[in-house]
Amino acid sequence: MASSLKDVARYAGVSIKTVSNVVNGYVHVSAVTRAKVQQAIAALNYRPNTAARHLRQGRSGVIALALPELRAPYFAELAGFVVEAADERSLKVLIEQTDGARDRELEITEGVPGHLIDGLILSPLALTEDDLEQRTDRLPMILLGEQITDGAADRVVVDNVAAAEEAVAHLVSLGRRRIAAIGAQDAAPGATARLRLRGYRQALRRAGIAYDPSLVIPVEQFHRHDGALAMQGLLDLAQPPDAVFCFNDLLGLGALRTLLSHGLSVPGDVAVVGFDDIEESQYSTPTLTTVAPDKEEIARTAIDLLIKRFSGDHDALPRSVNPTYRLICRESTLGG
Amino acid sequence: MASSLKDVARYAGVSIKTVSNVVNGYVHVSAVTRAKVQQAIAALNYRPNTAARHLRQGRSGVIALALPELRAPYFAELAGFVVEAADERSLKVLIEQTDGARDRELEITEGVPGHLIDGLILSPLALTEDDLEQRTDRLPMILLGEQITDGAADRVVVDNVAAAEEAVAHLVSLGRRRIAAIGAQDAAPGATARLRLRGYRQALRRAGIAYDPSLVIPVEQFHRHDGALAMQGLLDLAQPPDAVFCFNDLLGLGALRTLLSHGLSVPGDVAVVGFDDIEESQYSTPTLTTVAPDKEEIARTAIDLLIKRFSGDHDALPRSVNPTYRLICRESTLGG
DNA sequence: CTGAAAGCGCTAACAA
DNA sequence: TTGTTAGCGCTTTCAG
Repeated sequence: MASSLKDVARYAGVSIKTVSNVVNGYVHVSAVTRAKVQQAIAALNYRPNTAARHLRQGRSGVIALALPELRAPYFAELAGFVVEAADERSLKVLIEQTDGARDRELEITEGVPGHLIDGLILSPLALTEDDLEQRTDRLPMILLGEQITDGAADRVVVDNVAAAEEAVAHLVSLGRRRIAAIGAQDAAPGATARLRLRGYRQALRRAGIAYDPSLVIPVEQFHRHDGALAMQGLLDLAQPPDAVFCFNDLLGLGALRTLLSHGLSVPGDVAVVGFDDIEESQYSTPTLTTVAPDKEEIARTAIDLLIKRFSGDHDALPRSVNPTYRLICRESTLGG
Repeated sequence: MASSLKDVARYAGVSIKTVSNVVNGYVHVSAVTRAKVQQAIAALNYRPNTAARHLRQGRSGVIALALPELRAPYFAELAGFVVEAADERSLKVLIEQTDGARDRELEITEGVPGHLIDGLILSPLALTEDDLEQRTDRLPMILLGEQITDGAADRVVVDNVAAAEEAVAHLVSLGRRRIAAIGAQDAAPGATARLRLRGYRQALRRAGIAYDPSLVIPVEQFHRHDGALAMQGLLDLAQPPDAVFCFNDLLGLGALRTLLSHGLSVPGDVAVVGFDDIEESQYSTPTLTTVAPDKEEIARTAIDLLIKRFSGDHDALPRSVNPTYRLICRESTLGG
């Protein structure tokens, strides 16, 4: 059995309160007493019981991070940063995977973990704005990545329209005119896809290039496989594109694979741009030009917003933060 | 303020115990009472308080998974499976990153989270067998990946020697004779590297190929960068190798990049084998031959062993389980 | 500066 | 089948 405050108190010959004071770094404790208590703590290998503390103060020091899937590199990298940022604030992170399924996401926003956690960082895929407004749970929540409107909760999300536009403008500046887009999704989910598509169209319009719907390829998921498949479809076109903007790096990497296996040159025949800047994109052949959101900033911002929520301004208006991003130009557009 | 058992009891006009019985699915409750209680629960949006339950029963339903870093794809994929397996057993998973630093690992084995978790799954990099024997904490722990000997705790680990030998034997069977190894590590950590090296040497011996130390390249970390660098070194040799066995896929992918950027053909000039079977290896150009441990089995086994530990046989002898693995041959050795 | 005692929400003996 | 009660380990008034 683990030792409790009481045990330490008895061992040190002081009261429970005194031990508690020492443990919690309360200042008004005489040096002698403090030393005595600390020695007792060491002797008994005492460790404060989180459960009791949690029960008493209503704070667990644990937050949840809910994301589609850890095996997607973008989310894995982001999760790594979130855990790191949380650690700096003495918070522990519990991971939930939603698979982007709406019912899983709903369940989680409804506070499943039952008072286990102090707050939630959610990266939703399928949740609608309505779902969020229905929400009864008072658990502080930060949304990563956007729905169309904002309103129901704090959000941290890059400006997808602007970022996508910048990526496509880069292709235009390279002289490309027949620019495809891989990653469209029109189902209720896929807000991200819709915004990146909007950025794509905006860039074309600015460049005076006509919008050609046959160059916009929808996908099931944002995985390599879907990217490879979509690229295949584009190559089968009577007039294949000379550039592709992929809505994430995984799609881009899949597209790359299809292009190379057809003996085409990248960027010679087709230039490719991705989105996310996962580590792999620095090492692919060719390396992948991509929009790089500052993941560390996203993680830190999310944690800080969350902490603010459960330390006081529970009722402040929802905030929305746009983390910085930059276009990183690599071989898949510039050549090597 | 969230509602408690007491609130529900009052609302339903029954005692606390009855509500508790309903909540916990106790059978001997009359249908009428049950209905009444359930309605009250719904009306008050009651959710059992995890902290109180935890305090009372000494079980939190939360386990920790401690691994070097989430951004390494192998660990991300593994973590995904662990979270999934835990979910099936109604356990939540809290993630800790160690960066492979010994003091972080030690800290974690010493039960930092303070009674917060029911058990620990640790993938150590730097911890020594001695460290583990010193361990005072009684928290159930499962080790992922091995140290040299076994003894201090349950382990789930592929047979690295046999797997490495099989990988190298595959290269030999392809007619390669000058086979390099990337990933050696001689510091106290790096048990995995040592075992894979042993398998490599065993395969050479069996094939009657002399061991050439200049073909064994040490690395700092198991990252793409280190693999690329190591491969560079090998190409600078008077007699470069005609095959490379990389101790993980990331090293292999890095090596691939160096080879291709030098205009060499894989596997024409140099064949490459990795270890881990991360998703990326199915999509690289060329795709990567690799040893594929069954990650799902590893995760499930770890969870099950852990559950056994904290449900009864706390004191059974340490078990060691070897999950299955298989060599997946792809373009980097067979060509495509 | 230190002690005594109440109570967070729940479960598990025990009683009825 | 249902109710009563003690107590898990801690923090937090309130006294001293």
